[in-house]
Amino acid sequence: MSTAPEGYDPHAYTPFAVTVDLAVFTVRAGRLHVLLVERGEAPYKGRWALPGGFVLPRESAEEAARRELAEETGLTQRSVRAFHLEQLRTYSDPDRDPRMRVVSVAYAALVPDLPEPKGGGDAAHARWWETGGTGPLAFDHDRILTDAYGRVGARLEYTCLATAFCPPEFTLGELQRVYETVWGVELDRPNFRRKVLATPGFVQAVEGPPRRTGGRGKPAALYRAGAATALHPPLLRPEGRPEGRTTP
Amino acid sequence: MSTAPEGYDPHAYTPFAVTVDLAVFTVRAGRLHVLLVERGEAPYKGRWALPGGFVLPRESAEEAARRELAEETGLTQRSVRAFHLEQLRTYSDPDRDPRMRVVSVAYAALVPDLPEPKGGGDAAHARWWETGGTGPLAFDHDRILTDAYGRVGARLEYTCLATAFCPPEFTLGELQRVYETVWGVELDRPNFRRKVLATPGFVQAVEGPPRRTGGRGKPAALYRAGAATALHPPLLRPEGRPEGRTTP
DNA sequence: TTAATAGTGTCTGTAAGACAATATTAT
DNA sequence: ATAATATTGTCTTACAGACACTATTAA
Repeated sequence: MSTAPEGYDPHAYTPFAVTVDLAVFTVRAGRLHVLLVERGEAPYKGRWALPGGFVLPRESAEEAARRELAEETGLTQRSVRAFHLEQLRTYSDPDRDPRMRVVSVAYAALVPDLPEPKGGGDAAHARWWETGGTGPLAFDHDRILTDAYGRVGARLEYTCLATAFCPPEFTLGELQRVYETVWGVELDRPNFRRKVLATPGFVQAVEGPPRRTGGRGKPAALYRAGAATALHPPLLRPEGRPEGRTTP
Repeated sequence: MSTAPEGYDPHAYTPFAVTVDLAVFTVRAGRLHVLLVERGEAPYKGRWALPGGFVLPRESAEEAARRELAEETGLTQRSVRAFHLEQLRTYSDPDRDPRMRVVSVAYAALVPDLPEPKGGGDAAHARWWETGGTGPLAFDHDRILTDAYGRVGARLEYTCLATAFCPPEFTLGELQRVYETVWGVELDRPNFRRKVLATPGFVQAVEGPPRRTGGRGKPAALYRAGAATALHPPLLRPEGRPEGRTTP
């Protein structure tokens, strides 16, 4: 064959375009939402797609993803830095873009409830869509979105990532609603509370007696995300659907 | 900036080389081994590296990885098809290759104990190395190998992947040794047995009374990998938990 | 016999599931 | 008062960890 086994012959490679695609998730009004942009050009003109763009000559895919995240949400690079961004996998089917050979590194981002992306240039045609209500997306983005959704659900089981959907200070009820929304199940509140509080470093009680109401009920104590990143033992989602919906 | 938000301008992209790198693991003689190739050219001449190569114009990264796996192990594409191959993540640091911009999609492969890669061209400088005994590798391959090792260990907890290290028919003792080798711990045999057999679809008893000896001891019953792919509930590796005797 | 590996059974502690009961707010 | 949410506590079950004990082979 033409490939050298132990090295790369700089003269024997095929040039590819490399892009990043982002599945930006948020929980809003008890529903999982994803950020999509409307395509203004062929192919797939008028279809919705995951935000993304080319990796620039001197940046890594991670840096490109972070830059795109700031552009599409309309926020500054600085404020976007706190958001959880995680590489999903790379999509490289030769025909995934009809125009040229494009390899795309997909990322999932978990953000708290943000205002509708408004303002200037790039984010002009961006909006939040409820997952499940998205029509067929451009390119292979349905597949990417499905993979991303599955990954987020699985990550909630073994990590403390659910707090990434919450504002800096949150109640245990809000945290529980993250799980219920992403997994599409109902959880027992006392048991959820016990589990979260028994996991060292998952959440951290906010000092003083500040409390906040979620409507009309007893005000809830506030917590911050703790230092822990993994969940031992995991918080497994109830049996029945190991994968949740396969098509979001 | 210069990237279009909803599409890819075919004239505005930077060309990259795209490669695959493989972390091929096997369990041999109670030790975890990884397949490495010795570099014959600069840069990193004489250093060992993960096997890999360019993605060809009309193949996906997955196909390239499968092709490279066959080339490096010296086996046919056909026999390599049964091996577990899993995309890890993509490495895209702008300076990871001093010669040019190379984005590499890393894969982990789990294979049963294979003969030393011998024969012809590409695999001439390939051999199995015990993990931990590898010197500094070429490029960012130490990082990739570390990530791959971590991923494999984690996957054993939540999936039935351990059987991928075993021959088609195996004993529970062999399966247990896979866990002990990868995790670097000792497991209690009765408890391991109970867990594996209680998980539907993990292993499947081989019919008839065929048995095989692992040395001198009671011959063990043989099993095949079952149809299950996930492990519910997971088989968590022992924590670094404090000593605790239950009976004095 | 002893050594080594395979397999069975049992006790116990941990954590999750179910759910009753109480507390504090808005309407 | 009633509805709604927060919080505490209790009972039960599933399952993992520890470990004693038996079974079957080679040397």
